[in-house]
Amino acid sequence: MRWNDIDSEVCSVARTLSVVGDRWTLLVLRDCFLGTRRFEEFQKSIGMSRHRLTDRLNKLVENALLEKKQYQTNPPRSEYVLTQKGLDIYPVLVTLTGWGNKWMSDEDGIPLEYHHKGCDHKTQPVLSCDHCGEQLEARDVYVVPGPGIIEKFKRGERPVYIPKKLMNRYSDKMSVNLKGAKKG
Amino acid sequence: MRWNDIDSEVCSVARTLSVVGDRWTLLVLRDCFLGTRRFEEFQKSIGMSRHRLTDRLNKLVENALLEKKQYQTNPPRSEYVLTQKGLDIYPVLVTLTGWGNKWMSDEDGIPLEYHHKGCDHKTQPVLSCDHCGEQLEARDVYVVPGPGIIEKFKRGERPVYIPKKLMNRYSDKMSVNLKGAKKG
DNA sequence: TATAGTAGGTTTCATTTTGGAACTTGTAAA
DNA sequence: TTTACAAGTTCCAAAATGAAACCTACTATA
Repeated sequence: MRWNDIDSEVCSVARTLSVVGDRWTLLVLRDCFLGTRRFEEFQKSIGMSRHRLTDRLNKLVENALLEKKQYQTNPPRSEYVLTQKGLDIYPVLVTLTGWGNKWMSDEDGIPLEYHHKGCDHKTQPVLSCDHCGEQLEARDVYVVPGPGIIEKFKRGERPVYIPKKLMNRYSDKMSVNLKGAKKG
Repeated sequence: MRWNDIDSEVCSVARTLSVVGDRWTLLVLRDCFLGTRRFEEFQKSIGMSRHRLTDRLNKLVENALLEKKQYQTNPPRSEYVLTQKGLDIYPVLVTLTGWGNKWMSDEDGIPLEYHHKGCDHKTQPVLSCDHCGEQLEARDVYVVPGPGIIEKFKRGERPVYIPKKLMNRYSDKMSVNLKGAKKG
């Protein structure tokens, strides 16, 4: 498969990666959350080639995670600022940071600490259930087919990455005959 | 900068990306969390070239996110299973999924739904403060230098990606003179 | 007036990485 | 005897990348 085809996968991970799953893109976004807005700042901070940086910034603008705003006309100069769509990537960066803090820190300790404005306390952001508020780990959660998959199965499309085990377990609920033709 | 040098950045995002920030690696891990363990399964599910898959699985084993376990000796056949280090990547996949669900879904709806075993409810995992439990968004949090940066500043090392604004704000607390020589 | 610096790129080109397809090895099943 | 399966490896053309140089339009300095 070509990387460019990945956004048509029926998978929210794959689709997200089609936008941010690139070597440098997430570092650009990291910088955005630290307040960086200008080309030269990104370039010095990240150390990536200007060539690639141009390309990545353009793609982030195309994909509407950043907005390009002219702050001066002659010569024209622009800044890149996060949109809501871009701001919503924050949890991804936070969880990447959390893993890095735990598994990749050196003897000095963690590079940056988070502080929660609300309770005015140092915080380590964790995943929790939006229904009961309890903290979540991998083992606390299971996955069930959602409409994005069920509807496609009803039309006879079979997203290939979904393990058969998983689909078999839910074929009743879905009123879908997994063997071949569609039911009802 | 070369991608291979990125793990020596003083940044938990960069260091994490040095392990999982690759086009295909996170899709391999996605499959792991859905129960996939064998080479052929990964390859069919992801559709990446066998060549790359071999390489990515090896790197995940080298980096100890996966363990390679022989399940048969003749001919030798192995499975790849998540270690604790690998299991800890789960929040990253969950947040990637969350963003994709919100911003990249098609008309059918979201592909997969999460279910919380604890409260037996459909859940959308959210980030929350591990101190007060409140939900967190980008604006609710700010960042302060941690020991991993402070100690390096004291030794005269200056991680380049940290905006000067940020360091200036904390130079007092850190007893570090940002202009040149070290204090105290 | 000449020179250097700043900001935001673009161009060029050699090197690296990738995707695809074919091939390998050992075994079991039809 | 042929086919299939599983887990790779090999080869090669095509695509992506990194580094360095260049461009344009100002502004500041000597």
